[in-house]
Amino acid sequence: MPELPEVETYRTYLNKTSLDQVVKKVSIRDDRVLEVDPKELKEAVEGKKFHSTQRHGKYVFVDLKGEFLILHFGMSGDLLYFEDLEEEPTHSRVLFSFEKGKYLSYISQRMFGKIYLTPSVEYFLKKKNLGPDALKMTYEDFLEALERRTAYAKTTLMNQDVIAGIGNIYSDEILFQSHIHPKTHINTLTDSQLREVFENIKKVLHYGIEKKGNLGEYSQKCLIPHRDQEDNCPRCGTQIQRLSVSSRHGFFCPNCQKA
DNA sequence: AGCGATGTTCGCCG
DNA sequence: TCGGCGAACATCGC
Repeated sequence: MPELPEVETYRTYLNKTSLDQVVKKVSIRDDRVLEVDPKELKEAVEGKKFHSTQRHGKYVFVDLKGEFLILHFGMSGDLLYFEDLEEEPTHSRVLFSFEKGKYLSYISQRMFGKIYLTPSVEYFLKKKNLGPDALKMTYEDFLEALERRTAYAKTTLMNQDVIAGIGNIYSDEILFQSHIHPKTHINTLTDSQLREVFENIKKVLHYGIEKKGNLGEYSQKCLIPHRDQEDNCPRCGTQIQRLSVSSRHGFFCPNCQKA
């Protein structure tokens, strides 16, 4: 279930469970999730350790000293650390077996997730043409990223080339908190609106990380628990509306978020 | 039983 | 050439 807060939660989980242990074996259960040759992946990881991790947008980079293993989770990815092979989850696609006898599964139900290998993080970010990380960017980075952009605000926030890390659900929340209609063109926002969007990106994502991406635990004051046409705006009680933006749907309050 | 899903990519269009 | 849009991708649960 991964946008930036979920991916950051997975990264923390990997850090807590899997660092500094020798990977004895990499078992590829389904090579469709690989964007790297299976043999190359095994050679790169077997006998090595996960030394540290970093995240950019929705990608996790695992430092193998010399190269980086990259985990991306698509729409249905997850990680599970476990002790007994019988506990291996249903949609485990790649299994890392540690020397200690424990395991880490890379799970991908719908196969939209991908595993890569790269010599350098910078090289990979450039190749993917990713914008600045939503949490690490400064206000100047943000303004620079928006230059020459004219698409809808929601589309722009979700565009990983512009800013990396925001997806469908969090873009709705950010625009709700900023009182901006999802179909407002990004280049028509005032300076104070831009400032507000920037602040809300940080607030909403930090809050998401605090909740470990657990959408069920979000405050009722957020739009997220009300992303439903049958529901009402937590601020003004107006019925929430659904709309389609760049072939995916979003929710907004027609009263609080005027066009 | 069909639709839709928290993502990315690619081809088409202006 | 660049930016934007929307379909396509693979699978499963509601």
